[in-house]
Amino acid sequence: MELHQLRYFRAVARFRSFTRAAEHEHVAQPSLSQQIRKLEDELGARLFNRLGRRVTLTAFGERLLDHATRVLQELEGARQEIQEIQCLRRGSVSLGAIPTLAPFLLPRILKAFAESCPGIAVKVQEDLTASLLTRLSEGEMDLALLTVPIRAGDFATRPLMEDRMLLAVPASHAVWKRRPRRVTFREVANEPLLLLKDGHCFRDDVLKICKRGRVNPNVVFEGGQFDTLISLVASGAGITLIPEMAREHYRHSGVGLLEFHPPEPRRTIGIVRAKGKFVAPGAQALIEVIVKTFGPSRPVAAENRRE
Amino acid sequence: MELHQLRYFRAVARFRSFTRAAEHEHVAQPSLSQQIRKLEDELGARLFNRLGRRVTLTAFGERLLDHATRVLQELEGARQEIQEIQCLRRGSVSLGAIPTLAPFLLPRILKAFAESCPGIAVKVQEDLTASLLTRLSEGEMDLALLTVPIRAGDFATRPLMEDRMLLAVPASHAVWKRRPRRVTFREVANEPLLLLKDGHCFRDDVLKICKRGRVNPNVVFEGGQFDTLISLVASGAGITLIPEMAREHYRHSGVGLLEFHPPEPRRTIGIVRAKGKFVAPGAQALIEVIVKTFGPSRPVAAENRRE
DNA sequence: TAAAAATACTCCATAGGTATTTTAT
DNA sequence: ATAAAATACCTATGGAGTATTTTTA
Repeated sequence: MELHQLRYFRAVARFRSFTRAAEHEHVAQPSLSQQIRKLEDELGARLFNRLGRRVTLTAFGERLLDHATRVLQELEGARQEIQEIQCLRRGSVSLGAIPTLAPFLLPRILKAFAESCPGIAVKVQEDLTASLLTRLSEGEMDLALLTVPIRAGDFATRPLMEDRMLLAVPASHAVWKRRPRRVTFREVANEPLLLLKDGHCFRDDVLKICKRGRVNPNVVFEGGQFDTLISLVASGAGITLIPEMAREHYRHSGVGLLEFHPPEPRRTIGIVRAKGKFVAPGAQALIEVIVKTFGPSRPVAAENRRE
Repeated sequence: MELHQLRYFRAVARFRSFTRAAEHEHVAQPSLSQQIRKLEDELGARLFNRLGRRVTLTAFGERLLDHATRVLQELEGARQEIQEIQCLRRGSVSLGAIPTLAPFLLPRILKAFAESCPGIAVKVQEDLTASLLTRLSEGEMDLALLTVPIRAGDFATRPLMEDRMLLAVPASHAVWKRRPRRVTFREVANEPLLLLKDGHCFRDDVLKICKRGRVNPNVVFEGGQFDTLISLVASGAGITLIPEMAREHYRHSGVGLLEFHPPEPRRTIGIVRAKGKFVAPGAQALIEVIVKTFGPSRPVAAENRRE
């Protein structure tokens, strides 16, 4: 029982004629006859009554027609859905993002993507870099927004934007009251520092700066999210660093946010995917939307100011 | 998209391994890999993430798996039903019968067949010989119970039993009161005769007897069913002939039923089917049940007496 | 290095084609 | 006489096989 046999069978049943069925199926009539015969032989029963000029279904044929119709319809449904996925009318993409950028970038990305590809569902997973990389290479995830470059593994990276670090201090802090609000890293290097927990790459970035400046940081708190750090800073517990993309987010949180002079190293945000793997159409579309939204030509800082 | 490709695809999805899938499908691993690749090429997307030792479905693959599963299940359902039909556990037969035997034979046939093949539905159609023969040759009907032989057309006939004619007279009639109840055809040949309408072969049989006896029948009524004729006979309107198989049926109807001496020609009842056409398993089974019930070795008269 | 998938190639079964015959109206 | 299906025969596509290489855990 092969698909073409079922197609031919359905056509003969529809047209009640081998000749017309053959035309419809774009095969020669003897080829079609042969396949019907073969099907009948395999099933061990006649499917059609050959009445010279007329052809009718046997009772047996009618039973098979039921099933054949459903098989072919289901197949048609599959083709349809595939078509829709290819045309970006349907589908799904899974996108990962690290916690230190997710709250600041995802809303705009999801909004823009929902507008350009309303039929494609985005499954977002917020997690630490290591976990996201594992999922990428295991094919469980299509794309991830991470701090690049990635040290190990086979990943394709598309840099998106530079993201400077801002100093967050209590509103009562001296550097916040002074004019102009200029501060160097060394100036605050020994103050009580609030840090993200181990595993956050942003934490590593901060520690790297300390190391480069030969500073032994005075870590008084380790937390899982900026919200906590900012609250503690506001209450005067110490200082912390946050990404510039979070500036708007914490503008009215009661802490002072300052750029360093000279500017400290930035992190680079990029779209990461498993190298060598097929990029699904939906994932490709999402990449394009993200690049268009945060592309290198329009740095995020500028974006944020405009809003 | 071919069925074997869908089968292979499903197997790989199940086992998460090309090698084990190939074993399960009884093909060489490269052949299976090739077919998966071909399917992916046709669909324009990867179905699996090849992670060296591990294989996982892509989102795309998961969408296809849904459809593939249903296609294959539907196909399995078709195979199952076909199997059941071949094994006489399911199916249908259509059986035709002329009105002059249907009421007397069908009840026992249907009862016996329902016992031996409870899963097979019998569709009975009562009609005149000509109409039944048309349906047989057009494949709309599998079998018919008719008076044989059939004059024209390509039909296979299986004689079942001889069926004599009985004379039906009013209970007040002289031949019914006399002892012994012996009557010759000539003796009643000129009495008012009640006949079935044109088209009933039983009518033709009766007229044939008249012709052979060089009798010009005195037809005073033509009706569509024996019931009417018998009622009229009972009321003294005339005489009629009925088949012996109807004797029990009309035993208590108030008419006298006599055999002729010497016996007049009998009709022969047979199972008729379109010659050259495939005999469905259900039809074959029905033939066997009918033959066993009314076979030549056990004439119907004897059967009736036993009941 | 061992296990799994991909690649390279060979072969043959068969779907499909053309030409023709048979059959039924 | 004609239209339709069956039959006969041929061709070539592609499914399946074996041998081998590549890859990764």
